[in-house]
Amino acid sequence: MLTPKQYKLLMFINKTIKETGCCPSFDEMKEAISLKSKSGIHALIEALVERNFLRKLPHKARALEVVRMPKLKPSAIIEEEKKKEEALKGGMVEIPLYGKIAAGTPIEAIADQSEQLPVPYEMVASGQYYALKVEGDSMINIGIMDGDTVIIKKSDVARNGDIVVALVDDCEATLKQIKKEGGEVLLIPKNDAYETRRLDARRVKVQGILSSLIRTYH
Amino acid sequence: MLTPKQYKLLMFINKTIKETGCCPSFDEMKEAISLKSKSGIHALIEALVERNFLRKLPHKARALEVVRMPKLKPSAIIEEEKKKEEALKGGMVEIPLYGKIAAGTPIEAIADQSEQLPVPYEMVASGQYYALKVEGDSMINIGIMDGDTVIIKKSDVARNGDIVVALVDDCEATLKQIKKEGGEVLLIPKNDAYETRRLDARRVKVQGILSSLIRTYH
DNA sequence: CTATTTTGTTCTACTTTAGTTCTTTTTTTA
DNA sequence: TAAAAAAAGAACTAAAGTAGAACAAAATAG
Repeated sequence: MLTPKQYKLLMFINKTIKETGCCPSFDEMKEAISLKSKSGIHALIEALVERNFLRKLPHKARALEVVRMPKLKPSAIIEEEKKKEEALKGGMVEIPLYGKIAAGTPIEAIADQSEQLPVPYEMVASGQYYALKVEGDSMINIGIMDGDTVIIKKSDVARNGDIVVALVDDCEATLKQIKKEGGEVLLIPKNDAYETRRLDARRVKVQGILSSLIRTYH
Repeated sequence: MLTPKQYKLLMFINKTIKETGCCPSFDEMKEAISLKSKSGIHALIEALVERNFLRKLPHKARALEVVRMPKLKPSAIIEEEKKKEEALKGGMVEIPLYGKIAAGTPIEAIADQSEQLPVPYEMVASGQYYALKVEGDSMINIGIMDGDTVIIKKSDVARNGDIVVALVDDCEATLKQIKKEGGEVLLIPKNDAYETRRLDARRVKVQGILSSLIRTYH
């Protein structure tokens, strides 16, 4: 297995030869892999020659040839690439869009049709998330409108006052504010036209907590 | 592999033979790669023969043969990498976050402190966009709450009924529904506690139309 | 076939660029 | 915190590039 530096150098040499037709000089290589001295390049090349990744014409300048490329990346390189990917995404992640909430269907039943919805990373800092389309107006007093997309953090517990996706009797999923009172659970709509439901705690399962909301006009 | 000069010369020889059918002379070569003496050409050709890119019939004039060419992966690599980057972004774009709306300050005045806000590509399909933090409750009836982030499409015109960022007297920017009535403009809040403002059209400039909304809980 | 031109080879001298080999310093790792 | 590995730095050697000239071998014209 190659060291990260060896791997990086080999990739650079290969790329340069393929792209320009010329072999890079030691100075160009040292720039490419962020070294300040050529002697390090010398050592790396000796190692690559010894391991039969490179061949060189002795006593010639710019006379390297790539014999073969490694099939495995050093794990340090993989880590680094992952970080780069993160940076490239600009803090965006994709979460599954499950379907509609406040209809009579449990969420799991529609989970398979999942589209992906890209959202800013800050919205989903940690934990598992999914998205739902809101149907109905039972929460308009706190600005959750029919047609909005809500992003839900998966969780089976909630604190009093949280807005949660609640599954009632394993068949009906709704978005409501939750409050526990003894062995009972209150599901509180945020619209004066609707009434709070008071249910036995065993009938209600929390499926997630409201994390953020996205709305598109027209 | 090759030095830059060797590569240049090899390319020239190959091109000349392909185009004219006969091998260039040393003097032609020295012109082609900007040398003033043939001796350099001689050395370069010796090197190319040694590296098995050229063959020459000894004691013959214009008797070079190209054995092989370094195979370049042209900018195809670069294209590919660009595409990968696009794919990685997963359809996300960044738009500037200008500041707060519904305070007394024109948007331009705070435009320089722009953070970037990543948003799903679908939200900002075409046109120029910026984001604003909503301050105040004048639009809560249509679900725009204090603290929400609204994404605004830049535009200086709006249709009746659009929710717009309106700049009044060049000093006060607000988010309101707009309606035109003759030479006057109505700025309609969506909260019964606020009153519609009726202003001379010349005092109001549209700075953008509400495109989408993002809200984060806790 | 010979004279002339074109072309290629060789040499010297010099400058620049490149590669090697050390020693010293810094960083890692156990 | 001591040993080992990696990196930096300097000094040195070698190769590449540049130029000019002298010369020898092909090609070609007459």
